[in-house]
Amino acid sequence: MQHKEISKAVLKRLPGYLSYLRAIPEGSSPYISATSLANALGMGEVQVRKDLAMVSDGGRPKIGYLRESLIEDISQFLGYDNTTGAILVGAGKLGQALLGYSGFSTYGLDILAAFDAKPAENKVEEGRPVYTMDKMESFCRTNKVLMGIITVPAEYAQEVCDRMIRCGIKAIWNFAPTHLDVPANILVQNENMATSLAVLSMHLQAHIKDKK
Amino acid sequence: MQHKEISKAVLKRLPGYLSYLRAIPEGSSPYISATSLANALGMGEVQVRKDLAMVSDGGRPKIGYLRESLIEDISQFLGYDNTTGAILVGAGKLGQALLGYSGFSTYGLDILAAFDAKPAENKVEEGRPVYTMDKMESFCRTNKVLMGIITVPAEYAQEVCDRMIRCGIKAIWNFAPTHLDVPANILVQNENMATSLAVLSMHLQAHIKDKK
DNA sequence: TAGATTGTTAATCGATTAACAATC
DNA sequence: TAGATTGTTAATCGATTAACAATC
Repeated sequence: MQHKEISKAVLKRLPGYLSYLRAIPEGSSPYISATSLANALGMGEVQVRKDLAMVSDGGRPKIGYLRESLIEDISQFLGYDNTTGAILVGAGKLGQALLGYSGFSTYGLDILAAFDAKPAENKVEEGRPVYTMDKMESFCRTNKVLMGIITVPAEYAQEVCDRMIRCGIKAIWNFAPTHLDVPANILVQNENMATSLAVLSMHLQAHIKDKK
Repeated sequence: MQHKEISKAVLKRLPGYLSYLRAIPEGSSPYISATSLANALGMGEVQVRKDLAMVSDGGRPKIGYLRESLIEDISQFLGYDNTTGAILVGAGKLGQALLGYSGFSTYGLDILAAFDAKPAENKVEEGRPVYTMDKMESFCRTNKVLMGIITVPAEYAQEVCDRMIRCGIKAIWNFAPTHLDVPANILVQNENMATSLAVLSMHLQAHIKDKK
């Protein structure tokens, strides 16, 4: 399947389709229509169809899309097929939670090791080694690591980020609630809890106001 | 300050301004211009100015905005001033990480208690009590809880969600990687790790392709 | 054939950016 | 006054939705 240039908006919806498709039980029909997908996820059906058109080579009128191929197409498109090795810096509570989450393999992510300013000797968290920071560069070079996950407090995040970039990392998943300055070729994806909270908080304010 | 109707796009950028403004050291100038804010955060200055116009009652030409009032205006607009009590369901690793994160108070969020299918007797995690699920409804009613945080595995998320709604919860912060079906007046905010991973993964694929 | 569904082309909508006037 | 900055109005851009033709 030849890929078109894809917009970020579409890209962000694809994982939703994928997880829904994966959750459909084995015994069901091997086909699924954009209409039913749209209804299940509370979206417009035209949008779903357009999105799917970006990654699959089409469904069959009156029948729909072959579920299996759709899963394969989206997975492949998102690069979930070839596993990305990542390192994580900051082995606190959140870091450990991420290290321990087994679901990332489904998304082609493998956290190879963690680094921390002060790890206990020979520490292992959730089956992954935790090294001191000075081991980071050699580890990244040896394993050709391209992705870094930042779970340190905000005040250390930029420092860790700069260091990751010096180690050859090209994509950074930032859980620290702060803006990171990076060169143009590096991608920072903020897992921005503050943003989510803003949306939630706003909804509740509106709700409370309505009651008055 | 009289609020206009605000778009979600603007709303999501406000926390970024706020955290940057909060991080500016005490001794600095009490004024900040939209231009400098924009440069610091890598955004367009017109956009920053328009965003700020939504929440503040204006800056002074040639001088900029009074930092203190800007912080106050954004905080108030986002409802960070009056604390929201929330409950958390699923006291696993991720749940514990959230319970232990002290930064939420800055965002006006207070996680009052956690609930879990099988908590240890009289368990307390990170200073918050962890109760069995059957205590949930009475707790929510007594404390008039409007926000729920879901950190259970995907397969239980919908069930927990339905239960929260029966308890009077109006806004749900969902960390489970699954779509939740809710009535129209309930807001679900997905903390969607899969979405972030898709964006990161895509960037790396492009990067690898470039090198070939 | 009729109807459900796909996929495309055109219209609408919303958000961002550009141009410019106002102000200190 | 000149220049930096704000704030507004208009133009552009991109994404969503609507209308419709194609297909099995």
